[in-house]
Amino acid sequence: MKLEKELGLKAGITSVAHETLLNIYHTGDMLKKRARQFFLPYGITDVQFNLMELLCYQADREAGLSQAGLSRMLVVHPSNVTSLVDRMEKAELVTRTDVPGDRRYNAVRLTPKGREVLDHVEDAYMKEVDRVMEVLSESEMEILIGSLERIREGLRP
Amino acid sequence: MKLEKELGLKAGITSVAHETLLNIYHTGDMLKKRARQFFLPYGITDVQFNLMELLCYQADREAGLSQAGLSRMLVVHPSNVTSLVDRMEKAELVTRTDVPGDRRYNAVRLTPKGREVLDHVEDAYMKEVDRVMEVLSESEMEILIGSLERIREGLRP
DNA sequence: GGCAGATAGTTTATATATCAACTATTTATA
DNA sequence: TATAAATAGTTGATATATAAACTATCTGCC
Repeated sequence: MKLEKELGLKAGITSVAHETLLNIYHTGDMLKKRARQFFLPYGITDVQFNLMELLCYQADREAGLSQAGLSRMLVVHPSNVTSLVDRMEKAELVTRTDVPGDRRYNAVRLTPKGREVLDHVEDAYMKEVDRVMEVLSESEMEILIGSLERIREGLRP
Repeated sequence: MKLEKELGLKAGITSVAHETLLNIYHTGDMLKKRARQFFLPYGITDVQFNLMELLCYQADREAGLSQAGLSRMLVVHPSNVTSLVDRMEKAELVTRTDVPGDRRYNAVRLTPKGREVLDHVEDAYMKEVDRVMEVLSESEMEILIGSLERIREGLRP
């Protein structure tokens, strides 16, 4: 459905460029809302899931990841990671540990409980992703990805 | 550039469906961050700009829009509109007025200052949108929009 | 006419996000 | 080696977002 109709706008969006931008933004927003709902019964948020995925697949299990590293991979401000890890530490999903040899760092690591939650939710999440995306063929997805990559290329500072 | 490389991930994203989803979400996020930066010097946020656009083009100038209407068109929770309009009222960008005949409603309207800010920023914004999107041809944009519409169709409750 | 349910808006609690300003530590370099 | 610059993390102010619980008002219907 056209975005205008979906949002109940009486006047149209005037340029295709603007319509494209609003479509990307709004679809991302809808996907985020759906993800939020999806993770709710598991007691975590979509953002917390993303952080746990990084700890699971982007870190040596021993070493964990620094908050600075998480900040770069999540593309959020470092101070956001501080409060996010605070909440997740309180929920016993992750721990902060001193790193020997560099006293500036924290190593953030999954707790056994964090790993358990991740194991429990991950398969269902991937199935849900497949269900949401099955409206597109593989080649349509690749074209979509290509267009979005080019847009981001043009956004780089 | 591939998302994995852009985010500095060492391990790949395993499915095309997930890669597509993450591309949409991340690109929307980048566009939002860019919009935020763009509006900063004008003393408004991207969200406040969107609300003012609705007041300008989706309302009779006299009647304004209800907060419930804004909530639906911005696709945000009504309580979010309460605090948003609070801040914008404080910044003298909009006013709340009683609607004769239905005491439940507020009519939210642009102030002269709000209209002035909008006039001042709108052309520059539309030019910026064109610049960001000029990496795609018109037909590529239409294909992109079509794919995103189909994804949202599948997301509907 | 009166009441059930829909609609509009607010309040409070919580999560996510930015930025500026700060401390602490490590690295680079003059 | 002393110090400047870079890096890591935190704190506090502010904006955006949701949800639940609440008040107020209006509409539909018996």
